[in-house]
Amino acid sequence: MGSLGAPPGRPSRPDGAGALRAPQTREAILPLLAETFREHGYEGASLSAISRRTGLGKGSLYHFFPGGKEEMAACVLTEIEAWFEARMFRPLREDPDPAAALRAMLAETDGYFRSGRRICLVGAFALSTTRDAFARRIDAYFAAWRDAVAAALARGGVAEARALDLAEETVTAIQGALVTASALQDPGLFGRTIARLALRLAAALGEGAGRPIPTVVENDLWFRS
Amino acid sequence: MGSLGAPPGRPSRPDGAGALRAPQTREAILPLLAETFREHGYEGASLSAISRRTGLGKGSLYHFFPGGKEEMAACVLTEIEAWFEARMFRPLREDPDPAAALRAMLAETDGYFRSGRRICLVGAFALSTTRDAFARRIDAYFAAWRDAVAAALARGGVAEARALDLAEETVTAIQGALVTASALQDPGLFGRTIARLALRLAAALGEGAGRPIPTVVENDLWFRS
DNA sequence: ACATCAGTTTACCGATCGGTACAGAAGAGG
DNA sequence: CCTCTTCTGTACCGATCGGTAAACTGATGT
Repeated sequence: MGSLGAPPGRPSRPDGAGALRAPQTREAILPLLAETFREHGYEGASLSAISRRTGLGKGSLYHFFPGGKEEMAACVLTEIEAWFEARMFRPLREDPDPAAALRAMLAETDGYFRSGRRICLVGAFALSTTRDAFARRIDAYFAAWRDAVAAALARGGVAEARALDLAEETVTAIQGALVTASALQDPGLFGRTIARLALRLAAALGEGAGRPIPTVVENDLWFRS
Repeated sequence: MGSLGAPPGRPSRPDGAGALRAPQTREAILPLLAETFREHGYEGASLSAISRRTGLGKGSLYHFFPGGKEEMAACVLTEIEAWFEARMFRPLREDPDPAAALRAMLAETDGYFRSGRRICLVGAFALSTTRDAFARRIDAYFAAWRDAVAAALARGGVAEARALDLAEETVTAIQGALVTASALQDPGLFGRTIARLALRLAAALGEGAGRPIPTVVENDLWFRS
């Protein structure tokens, strides 16, 4: 039973449902941190709020994240970047079927942001003073997203310039939908935006490949299939 | 002059050129407040930051805004609402030339947000916990914007449902552009988004009225004319 | 049994938060 | 001149901020 190679921290107790709250590992804490930052923003997420959410005292928090709040936020960003890279950006760049990758991207987006009930942490950071602290990573996140979409479109036969333009519009629309969905508390808005994008992406791909442009009706849920 | 110890009251009485910073009225302070909230968010805009920006001590601030920070933010929101109502929403609803009103709206938007270098305070509030405190006003702001655009489109001959959909897309795209422009620090992004919207709105109006849909090139700056 | 060390608890730090109290200065009117 | 109102500087409040220090707990390998 190694404290050597094994995962750092506590493998904890494998026995019955014993560990309801006690043993936490850095990785297990991250989602709770992310949710706290999402709800309160970086500056608004006080250590006491984080402590409450994670069930960990300050001492424990600083044990896992010696760098304090900034390291917590940085780790959360790293996790988010990894998630998007693995689940969306890489498929967009590499999936042999670009159209399918774009559909999957929209579906993943809808799921990740809980149809607009959840917020984009990176986007929220971009609008606040927190931006300065994480400028490069915020920039990279959006650029990677846009470029991945553009790459998929290009591989799908869309002209380079048109692909980049449409990719920019796609990422922009998603972010806008997150803002307006939160503002209006409209549960349908995000889905409508995704549907619009699905239609538009399909149309671009259709044009590029000489296929007919599908109608609105039959493509309303194009991105889900 | 000055008394013993420390100059109580107002040390800054340079001379006749008058009070360069002294005479403030509520109305004159509002833009400075707005800018402070824009930069730091509601929670991040500390009284000391506000004091620095406005040149007013706490005493003065609480003299003008007995309700404290919340009243300051509320007044800023009122001013913003009034600005948008007068400059954008009303023309959209009433201008005899809906197409011109839509063009003007896009141009005003580009100007107000400084081509994306400025942030939408209401949108930023919507993404933060501040939302709860101003939920109704945030909701009303976006709903009014969307409905005004829809009204203009409808008066321009666009079918009701299509008008509402396009209006929603328009407001969403603008908000998204503000997020991504801030994130990417891309000075061209906001303008491209506005241009895309101009093209799309013109196309919708053109279809509705049976006019030909203008091409991209000749409409790139359609909204400015 | 013992030392070790990951993890936790608790108390505490200086700084700053939003907000209050109030005395004093400036300006207007008599 | 005096007074009244309007505005402003300052000291201060309790609460909370992010962060630190160190004693403690408890399972582990030897």
